[in-house]
Amino acid sequence: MADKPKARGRPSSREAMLDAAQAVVLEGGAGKLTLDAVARRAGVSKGGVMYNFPTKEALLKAMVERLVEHNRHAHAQVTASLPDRPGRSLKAYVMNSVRALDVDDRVSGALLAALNSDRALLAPVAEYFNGRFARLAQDVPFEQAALVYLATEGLWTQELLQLSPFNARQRAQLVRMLLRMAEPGAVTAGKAAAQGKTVRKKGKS
Amino acid sequence: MADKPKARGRPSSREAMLDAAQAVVLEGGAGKLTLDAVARRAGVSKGGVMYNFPTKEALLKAMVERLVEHNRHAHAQVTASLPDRPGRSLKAYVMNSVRALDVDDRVSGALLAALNSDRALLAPVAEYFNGRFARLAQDVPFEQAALVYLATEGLWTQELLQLSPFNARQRAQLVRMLLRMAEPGAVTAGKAAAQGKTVRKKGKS
DNA sequence: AATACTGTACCGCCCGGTCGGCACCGTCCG
DNA sequence: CGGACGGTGCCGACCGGGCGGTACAGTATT
Repeated sequence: MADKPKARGRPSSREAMLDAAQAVVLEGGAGKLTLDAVARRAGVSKGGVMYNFPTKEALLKAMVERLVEHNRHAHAQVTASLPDRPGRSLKAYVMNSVRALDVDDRVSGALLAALNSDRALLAPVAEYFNGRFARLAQDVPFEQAALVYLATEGLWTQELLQLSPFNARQRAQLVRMLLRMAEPGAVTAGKAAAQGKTVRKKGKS
Repeated sequence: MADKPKARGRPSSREAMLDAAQAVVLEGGAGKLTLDAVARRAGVSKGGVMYNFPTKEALLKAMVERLVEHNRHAHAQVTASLPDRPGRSLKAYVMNSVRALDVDDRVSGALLAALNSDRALLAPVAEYFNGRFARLAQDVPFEQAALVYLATEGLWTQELLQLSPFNARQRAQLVRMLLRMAEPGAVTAGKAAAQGKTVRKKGKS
């Protein structure tokens, strides 16, 4: 059920439709995510969409799965690009979260809306989130990991919903702070202690 | 326009309907927020709802306004109950956010979904958020305020969407941490340093 | 009897989902 | 070598239900 057993030569249609669905969500929010809209956007007919996704829920599910997979992949990628020290995964998480608030993220945010009314669909996402934090906290004290994790999540959410009270400069400053706080030793036994002087000119290590 | 010019003797009807609307959202998510559902829940007819709220958008708007107002009031209340030291407002914010994840909050979360597709409705909320942080950061260094603010917001969001990887014990621990970090002096010049010895720290698994 | 609402039948629209059809393509048989 | 055949991938008209919104008759309170 995850994929059609006979996706012989044509996985591209599905992908195109998922792209279209994302575009629709991006432009009009989750409320505008209509089978007709997706079809129109993908340049196919509604029947075509229904052929690939027997139900709208299937479409939603596929979208969520793809987003989670993308996210997982991106995080792995960023992690791999960092030196293997404690807090590496946590740092990668921060970097990945603020990477650009790109398309995937904005779609995720909008989708969360839809999913919120649909606990069943949300479950796999919750599972992913859960496992994610467990990995982040592997090589870092719990409170440090949690603090950075929560603050990052908060920042991400706020930016996403455009509720953020920060300007670009402040946001950059906060991201630097979070990255410092992901360093090993930045938090000890219930104390969070972000290393580094405040706004260093642009000195960056 | 905030209230009907002829809300002579009956503001209670409106309130009852708003309560009903909240209940509906709570039970079935924002997607189930239907005029008929609200009417049924409030024990009135659909016409009754339409009489008080000429359009569904008006209903949404009223809900949002009431929630914001409640939140504002609750925060003021908690603030007043704290000694007047720096960080008081910030601390109140943390306390208020984790107060109980009560009805208001859960409704807010669900509504955010609906609002996400409706940027116009979201604007006043954004404004409120904005002003809120400004006040929180008044008597506390920026990075400290922002850190506590974001982490709290992250925690709130995660709990709300039931995506939180934390159990009750961990959550309580984190709340204590956040409260300590809202204390004056807990963060200095780019360093966050939550005071206090953690009772346990039981190592990590 | 007027005011201030309530109850309900109804409308039009939109959306998810169905269904019969069709074009294309490889295969098999004469 | 070609034409009938089946099946895969897609089309698009259609349906039923649910929704927001309207119209209007009813009712209680003053």
